[in-house]
Amino acid sequence: MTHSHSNDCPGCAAPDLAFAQHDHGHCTADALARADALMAAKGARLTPVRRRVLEILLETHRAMGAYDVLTRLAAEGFGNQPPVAYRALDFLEDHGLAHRIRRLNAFTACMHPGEAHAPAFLICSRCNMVAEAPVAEVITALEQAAKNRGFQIERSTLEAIGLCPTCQKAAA
Amino acid sequence: MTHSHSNDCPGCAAPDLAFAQHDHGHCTADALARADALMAAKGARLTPVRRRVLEILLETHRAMGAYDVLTRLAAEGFGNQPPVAYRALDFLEDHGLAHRIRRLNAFTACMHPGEAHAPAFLICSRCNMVAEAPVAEVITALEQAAKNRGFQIERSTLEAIGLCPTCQKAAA
DNA sequence: GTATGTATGTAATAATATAACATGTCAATA
DNA sequence: TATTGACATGTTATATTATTACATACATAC
Repeated sequence: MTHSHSNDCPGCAAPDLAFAQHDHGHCTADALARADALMAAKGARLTPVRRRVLEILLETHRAMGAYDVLTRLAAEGFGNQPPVAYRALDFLEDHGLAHRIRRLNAFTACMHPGEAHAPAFLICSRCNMVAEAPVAEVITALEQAAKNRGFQIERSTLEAIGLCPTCQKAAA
Repeated sequence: MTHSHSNDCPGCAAPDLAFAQHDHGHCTADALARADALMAAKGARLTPVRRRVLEILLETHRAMGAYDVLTRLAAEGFGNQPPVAYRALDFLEDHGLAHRIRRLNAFTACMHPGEAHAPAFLICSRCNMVAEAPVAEVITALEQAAKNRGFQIERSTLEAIGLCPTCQKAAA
């Protein structure tokens, strides 16, 4: 899927690079528009709760726990029991609009929904920013390594902890 | 670290290949012996609880939850509160004798303690077996990809879900 | 407008993990 | 050998994350 706006938006030029300075409002609006289009195309329903959860995740490039999301939802008049959040988050994950970060027991909006992608997540241990890096070749290599021992991968999770560029400077 | 017994033990020839048939008693005894040696060399104390937890993990190539381990410990007269299990598991992980499998919220014994290694975990979705595959090149590639965007990786987690050789046959 | 599938709300509880503090063990050494 | 200090274990309590089960509401197709 391609989108039509100008190419000088850092968020869209490098949507996987949460660390870069970018027009986040644009980055958010764009992701939402693409989500709407994708769901319409699939015939899946991006209902109010689901859409709102996606918006909440899109507010930041940090990962959010299900209960943080739930608190926000409850404050806005949606249900206030855990399944309300988990169901919406699961839906978003199933449809490629969000990712679960296992290391953090948390969730983050997908930065390029609709594109086939095999992301790794780069998690800054200092500022908690999460960036989604496209690492198709890395995953292919992993699949090959598995295949060599007869194991067939269905889905893989790559998550790395470290320091983002900004925090590296701050640490020095 | 190298060890001296004969080379015809599949478990030792391919310690990362939990799926292969092997003399598991040997595989276990060997891992324990290496753990003892390593801890002695480091001056770290492989106390009774810790050693017992390692033995328990070594009984199987599946991952075990902290509470499963705890149940076993309690039955053997150790403390029966969660910290007893978590502390031992954390110790083993810190010293490279066990790994945490985030996808499963569970733990598994390290199959080649003492060797510098950057493993990926291959988790069979059907039989729950967990194999530790050495994928140094894959991790190097991941680190390089991160570095290209200015991110410096400290530790990375690679976990893959799929079907082990046996379960592929069973499914066919 | 009724039936059917899907989505949401709610209550209850399960599963995983940690904080805080008390007690015990062990080895070095005054 | 008595003392100390560091580390390890035990225990209580609680926090955090996630699911099961069931009731209600909503949307769509017929």
